Amino acid sequence: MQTLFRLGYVAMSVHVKNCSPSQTMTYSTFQKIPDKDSAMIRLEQIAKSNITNSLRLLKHNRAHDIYFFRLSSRLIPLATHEDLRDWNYISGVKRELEELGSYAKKHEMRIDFHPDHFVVLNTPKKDVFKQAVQTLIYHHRLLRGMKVDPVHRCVIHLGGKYGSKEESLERFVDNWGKIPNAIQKMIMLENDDKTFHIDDVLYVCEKLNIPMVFDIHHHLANQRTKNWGNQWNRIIKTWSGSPRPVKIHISSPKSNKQFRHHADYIDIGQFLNFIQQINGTVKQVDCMIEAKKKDDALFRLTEELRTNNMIKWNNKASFYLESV
DNA sequence: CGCTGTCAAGACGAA
DNA sequence: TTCGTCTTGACAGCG
Repeated sequence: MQTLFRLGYVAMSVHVKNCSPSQTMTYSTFQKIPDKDSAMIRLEQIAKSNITNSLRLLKHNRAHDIYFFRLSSRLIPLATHEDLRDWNYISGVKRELEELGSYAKKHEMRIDFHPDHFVVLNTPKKDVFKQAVQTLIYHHRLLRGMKVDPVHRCVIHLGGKYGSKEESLERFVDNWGKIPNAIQKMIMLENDDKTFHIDDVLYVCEKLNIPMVFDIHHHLANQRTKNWGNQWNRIIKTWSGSPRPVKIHISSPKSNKQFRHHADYIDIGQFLNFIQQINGTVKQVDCMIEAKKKDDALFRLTEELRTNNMIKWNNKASFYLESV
């Protein structure tokens, strides 16, 4: 079996200027605006700009054969703020969302989300859990607004340790039962760099039938000495019931001292070593490049890969790896 | 215009 | 129990 490797990147471009998809308004600024109607209009303007800028980014991606992209989770500022609970934050940006979604569908692009680490489903605090669910519902509404199938489009982590890792793992399982089925179907789980390593995430993913996103950098930060090769077959099995291809996260450590931080670019040696190990195990692997230099890191990686004669290009940003 | 401080969020360890 | 730190990109305000 030949494996198609497809490259993608995160949320924003360093090449396309004046194209932020994450412009925002803080709550303290919002409160300082005396006229609430004009404050709401301003919020909607920012949201429209963020969404149309995301569409511009998809067009930029298409020009470079990039069909895999993580949208910013900050498209609509203050959407999940509890003092704005009554605000129908979707209705004002319906047209923009539909346009974004239809462009992605038309060009068969994989788009997804990865909310900040504040979405913690295994928290023992009721209000934190409630807020996490609200944020997930927000992502679900965005996807429905785009008229994109929400299944397996939102990556989150297992959450905090709270003293006992075992209990916190089980609390995730318990809390999972408390969230709506439609939200469950949207979620994928990723190993983190401090607490929950591959085995923990696999345990939960297999138990609850959730696809697992493997993050090689997190694995090295968390379990530097342990080989992940044995678990890879289990990881790809978690995707067997998914309409989407296997997805992984790739980033390189900034330095030994700041190991957990993302470097500007991707280390080509590490990348090649990684894809060689998984080549031939599955039909397609989508590789999310998580580097400070965003799309420029993707471009540099493809430039470096071009000098390698084992790479057979499918297009400018996807390829096969010839086995030796 | 560019720099510094602040904003959001939740976890977590120190005091 | 409270506070500072971590993390991130962007805003706000200062000189």
